[in-house]
Amino acid sequence: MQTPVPFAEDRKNLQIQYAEALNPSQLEAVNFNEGSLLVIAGAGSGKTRTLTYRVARLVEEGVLPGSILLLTFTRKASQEMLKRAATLLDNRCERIAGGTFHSFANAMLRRHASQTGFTSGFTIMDRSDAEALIGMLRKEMGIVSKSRAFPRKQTLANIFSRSVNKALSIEEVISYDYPHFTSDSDDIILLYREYKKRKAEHYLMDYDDLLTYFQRLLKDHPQIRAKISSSCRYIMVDEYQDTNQIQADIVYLLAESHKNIMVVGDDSQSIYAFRGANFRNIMEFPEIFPDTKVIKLEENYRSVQPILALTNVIIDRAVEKYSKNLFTQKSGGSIPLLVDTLTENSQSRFIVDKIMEFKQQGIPLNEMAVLFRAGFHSFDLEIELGRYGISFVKVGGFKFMESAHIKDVLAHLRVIFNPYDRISWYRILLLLDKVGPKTAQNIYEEILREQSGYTGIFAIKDKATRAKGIDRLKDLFAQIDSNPMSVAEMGATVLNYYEPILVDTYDDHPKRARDLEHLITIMERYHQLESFLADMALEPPNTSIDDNLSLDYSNKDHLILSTVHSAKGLEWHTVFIIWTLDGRFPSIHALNNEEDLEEELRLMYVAATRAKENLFFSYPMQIYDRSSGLMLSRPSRFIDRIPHDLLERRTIGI
DNA sequence: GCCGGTTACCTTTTT
DNA sequence: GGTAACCGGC
Repeated sequence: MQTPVPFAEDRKNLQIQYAEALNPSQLEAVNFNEGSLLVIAGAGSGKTRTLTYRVARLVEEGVLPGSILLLTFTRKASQEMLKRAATLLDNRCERIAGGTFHSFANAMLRRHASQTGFTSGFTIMDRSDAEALIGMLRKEMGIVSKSRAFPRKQTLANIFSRSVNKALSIEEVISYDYPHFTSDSDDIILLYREYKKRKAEHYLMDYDDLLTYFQRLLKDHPQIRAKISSSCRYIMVDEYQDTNQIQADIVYLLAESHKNIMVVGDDSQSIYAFRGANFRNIMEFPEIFPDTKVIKLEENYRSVQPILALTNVIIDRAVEKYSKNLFTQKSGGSIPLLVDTLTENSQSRFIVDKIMEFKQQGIPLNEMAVLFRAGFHSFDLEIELGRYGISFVKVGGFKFMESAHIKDVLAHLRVIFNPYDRISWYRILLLLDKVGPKTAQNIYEEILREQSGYTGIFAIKDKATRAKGIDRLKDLFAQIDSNPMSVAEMGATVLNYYEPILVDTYDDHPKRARDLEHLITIMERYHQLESFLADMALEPPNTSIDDNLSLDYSNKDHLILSTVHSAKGLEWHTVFIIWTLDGRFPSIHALNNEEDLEEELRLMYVAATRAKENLFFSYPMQIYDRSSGLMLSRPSRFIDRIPHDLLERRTIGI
């Protein structure tokens, strides 16, 4: 029997004035009590506000914070919402369970470890770890020599992940998306089996495993499912249009018993199909949960009228969409501008000029953003910004965590937690002089034979290798083994060991050394190695390597450079979208595929709807694309041939 | 047999 | 700037 929730009978006693802060649709969603609810929230329609107020209201009316689960796309998003809810009400709101599907799955899998077969804990592999393992196995299996055109490890990782996230067999993925590898199918399947086997043997999970093992845990263990389900009496899922089949299934398994489930999303902003997201999940939600109430949020509070008029035209070109009628009461604002520039560098200079101009008008740098389709599109601009001393933070693209020196240091910590982590051992050992794959393998096997965790390395005899560095490595682990240390102290010890290697390997070691110092300060926040390692894989700092990694960069006045994907959910006074050139945005890879093109269009829509007051598009007019041999010279088809009263055009001829 | 340096080629988006 | 194949030296 479930305890009835004490919803307030007399709403006058509530602390927060909901009706004054919300419009009627928002209020209806916020006041929704039990059952299933679908909120279709157009861009800028106050989606976050609605979720935040609903959280606060549930808590205010007596729902236990611990029984609310808020699943979001990034952990930052959920923290932000819970912080705002706490400001509205009180700090009870901070005790709400929140995070991404992956982090929630991670927490549950560790809590119920004995049922998962990963009794002694597991290490989470990020994408490049997964690729490293695949590459290792491919070499071991001797597949390389058979066929010259065998897919590279990156491609293999893509094929495997696609198969999991789209619930297709490897053969199906190959025939749909990689037909040119059909002749290698058998080897690829063999490799995939081996990959799965090795992950289990070495206590490793990739991102997809977190979801699939969690799904299996819920399916195969009804008691655990009931337990988890009853502790999440109120489930809210944000960005539901970007969930894939497994995630939708997890939601179903969690909510099926009580059906208190609210999902929020916008089919027009679905931009993760490449990793299996299916915006049909959101449309089919009312069929999965009958009696679902549907609420549409259609008033846009973000953009001025001319911007909204243009973005409505952009999304109107989508073939498959569900009608929404976005309107705004924000008047004024100027018509968005499309600028053709001659070269990439003149585009960069146009952006720099405009930014300086706006800055002089008093718009702070962090109210402006430059958005692009792919991480490398901003390289030239970054140089130009540096030249004019404009400070910026880049989000998306290459990550801090993916840089070699960071991964090197983490590998040393990972084997302490999980001595079966073969990828990390190899990484550590290959850093030593005179150690290659073969020697690394021998040493790794000897360590495991000892059955004594990472201290197995003490048993390595000198004759096993000509490497002198092995003694220093033993010494490092001896230090860690003999002294109880905090996470940060361990990090500092590893760093001390690693420094000579760093200096020897990289000519830009001073910069990398600063990154590592920053890593230590991050470690100071953790009491357990396990949670530090899990967070580094699940929620790595999202800024790129080159940036100043000061923790509070969001408080400082920096221009934001971001991929469109990483800009989701955010907004700025002034937005520049660069490289709106057909072949760049939409990407040249999408031009031959109807569905891919649709996603690119939605991506352009997401980018343009980030702007509050000013919106600019720009592209260089003549670019030779080496990979295709094509000359790109047309503006993006998504913003071409739009009447001048909606989109002005200008040419800059420098 | 194994390691490490050299060269040609590609490079979307992310948990 | 990263990957994979190739080659020379120990």
